Amino acid sequence: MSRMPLEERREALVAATLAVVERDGIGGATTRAIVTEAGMPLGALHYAFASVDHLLAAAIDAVTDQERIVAEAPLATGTGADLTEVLAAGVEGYVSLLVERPARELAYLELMLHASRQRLDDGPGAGGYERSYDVLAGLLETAAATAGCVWTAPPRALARHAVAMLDGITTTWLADHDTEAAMAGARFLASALAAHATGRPTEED
Amino acid sequence: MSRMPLEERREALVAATLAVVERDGIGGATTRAIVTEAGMPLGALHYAFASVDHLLAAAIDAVTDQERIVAEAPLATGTGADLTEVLAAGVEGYVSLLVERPARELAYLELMLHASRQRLDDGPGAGGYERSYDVLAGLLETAAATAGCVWTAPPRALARHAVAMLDGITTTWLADHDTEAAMAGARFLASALAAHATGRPTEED
DNA sequence: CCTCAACTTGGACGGACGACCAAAAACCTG
DNA sequence: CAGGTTTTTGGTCGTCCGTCCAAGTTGAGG
Repeated sequence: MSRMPLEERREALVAATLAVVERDGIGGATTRAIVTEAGMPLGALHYAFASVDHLLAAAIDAVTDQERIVAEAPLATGTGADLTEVLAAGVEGYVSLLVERPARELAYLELMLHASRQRLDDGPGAGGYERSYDVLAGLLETAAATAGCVWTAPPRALARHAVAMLDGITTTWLADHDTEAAMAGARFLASALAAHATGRPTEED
Repeated sequence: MSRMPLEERREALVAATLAVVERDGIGGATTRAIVTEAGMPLGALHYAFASVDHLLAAAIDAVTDQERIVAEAPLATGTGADLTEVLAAGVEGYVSLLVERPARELAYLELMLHASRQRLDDGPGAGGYERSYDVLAGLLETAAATAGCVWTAPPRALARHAVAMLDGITTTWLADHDTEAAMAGARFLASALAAHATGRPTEED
């Protein structure tokens, strides 16, 4: 293998690990499978990481650091945009992503649970979903602005609830592949969130 | 080992499997760990099941068949029971269960994801959460009756959303161990559900 | 008591695993 | 080019895995 900075090699191994977990599940994430995926010789893994567990941990960090919930470009700011519809469109966008590439979401959940098990008896553990909460809180603010509404509850708290429901929509869809029901769940979440915002401010004038 | 009917032996192995997964995760569910947990010799497993995968599948079926969401005894039917509070109490009861025995919920999720991965490319697969939906739908009916309300959406659909949110509350709590936030999620779910019922019928007279 | 089928048991086999390491190669400094 | 350090490589070790199987044990029917 060509010479390569250590950090870059680590990132390549992390990327290969994510690909392997997406394809074969966390049980298939073995040293040999990972280095094969990365096109590296066997010894490369233990030169960059102390053990596979360390690599797994780095892969989990990479997932949590990255912005899981990719925002669909906010809907065109139609003049009379309804908050519930704006939110529903966003969540339904996530469901479309899930249906299109379920193995990716499945891999994320497997990694999350793997990390959760190690933390079972320890302290709370380094913030797991924190980044998702931040991203989603930002989206909520944007959505409210688009619809001309104001949140009556802390967006950050609402974001946590939204992340939870998104996770649940994912696990249930993975179990039964019922896309229509998942979309209904998206609308349920949207209206539940909208209940914590003022209606159109114009109604209050 | 004492003589034992085949079916009873299968059930004992399934129970041992669930115990092992709860303690060591799905990765620790090996033939030897399972038979040791069950107090059986090594060969017993392959006499009762064709392979460990078949045993795993049986364990998953056992989980889905059993009523995951144990209903807290419905709140005393106070005269002026508020639907949101009745629901919140129930969901908070589940959160208490989760906090008290997180490894159990973690094991269930691991098994569910394991089954989901095998079904990724197949058809929808045998109903996974169906039983949970049924149980929860029944609880919703009971809660509405207690509070003297009527659902304005199909309880079965609401049950699915509730199961999803419960799953999400579980995964997020497992990630950050934030019990207070999980309780807030419980109340969020309760009020979101209550929004799909008529207020107290007395108000509509 | 004998027979036979059902059941039980633990050893054995081939394979895959994580980890380690000695040698080879590449690179940098003088 | 020579010497020394870092990086790369693939072979090897001990362990554990799932599965198989050939014996051993049990208990009911004749």
